[in-house]
Amino acid sequence: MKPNCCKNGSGKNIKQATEFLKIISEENRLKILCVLQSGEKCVCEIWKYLKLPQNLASHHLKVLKDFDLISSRKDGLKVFYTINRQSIKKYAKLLNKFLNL
Amino acid sequence: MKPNCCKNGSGKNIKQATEFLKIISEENRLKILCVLQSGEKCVCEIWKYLKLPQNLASHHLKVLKDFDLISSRKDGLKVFYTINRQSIKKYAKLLNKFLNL
DNA sequence: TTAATATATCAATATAGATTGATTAAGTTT
DNA sequence: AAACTTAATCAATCTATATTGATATATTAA
Repeated sequence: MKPNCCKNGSGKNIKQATEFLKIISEENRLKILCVLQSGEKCVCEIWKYLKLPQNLASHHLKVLKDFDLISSRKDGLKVFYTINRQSIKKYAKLLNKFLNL
Repeated sequence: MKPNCCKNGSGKNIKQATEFLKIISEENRLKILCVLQSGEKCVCEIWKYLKLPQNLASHHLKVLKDFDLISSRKDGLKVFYTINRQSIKKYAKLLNKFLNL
């Protein structure tokens, strides 16, 4: 009677999915991803637009980057971030499996 | 230069999306939704299958129900829960908008 | 070299939420 | 009615993480 979505070795996948969800369930981080949809932005654009203290924006960017949802490139003083679409799609697909979307 | 996903009145939508994500980003809750994919289950089936203490399962079920992701019906001693597909789809759609899935 | 700007890091605090244990409530069986 | 089963609730604790303030690092400009 085990539901097949949770059968066999899907424990690891569930954990992966929830880790992804935890990361994007923070309002500022979801906004950052949202802002990056329209192309790469430097940190100062991001924190000014989101009205966050600089260090807080930097922190959330790090969280997103550590999970490989965004990438960065340095240009002079500035650091530009871009979204990693394929990574996000990967997790969305995983989630799909569990929620039958 | 405002990215259109965050323009005008989308603040409320972002909040709605993150609330949804917070709820399903808890491993036990995602598992519950997963288990309910295969049809309605009573609480005792759920906590035994997920290997949770009864009160903890009950707690997570309440969180899911309060957010209208599941519904319940009482039958004698037992309470049966079912998934609310349209509700979940609604939030998935919302998320879609922000993440460009 | 000094000053200014952009970003990152670190320690401390605050807060939200998961878990546990004990209890209550409701329905069922004997 | 008494005993039992299923589920919900409540208070207490534990844990994770968001936020803040201060500081450090790197790059550019004067």
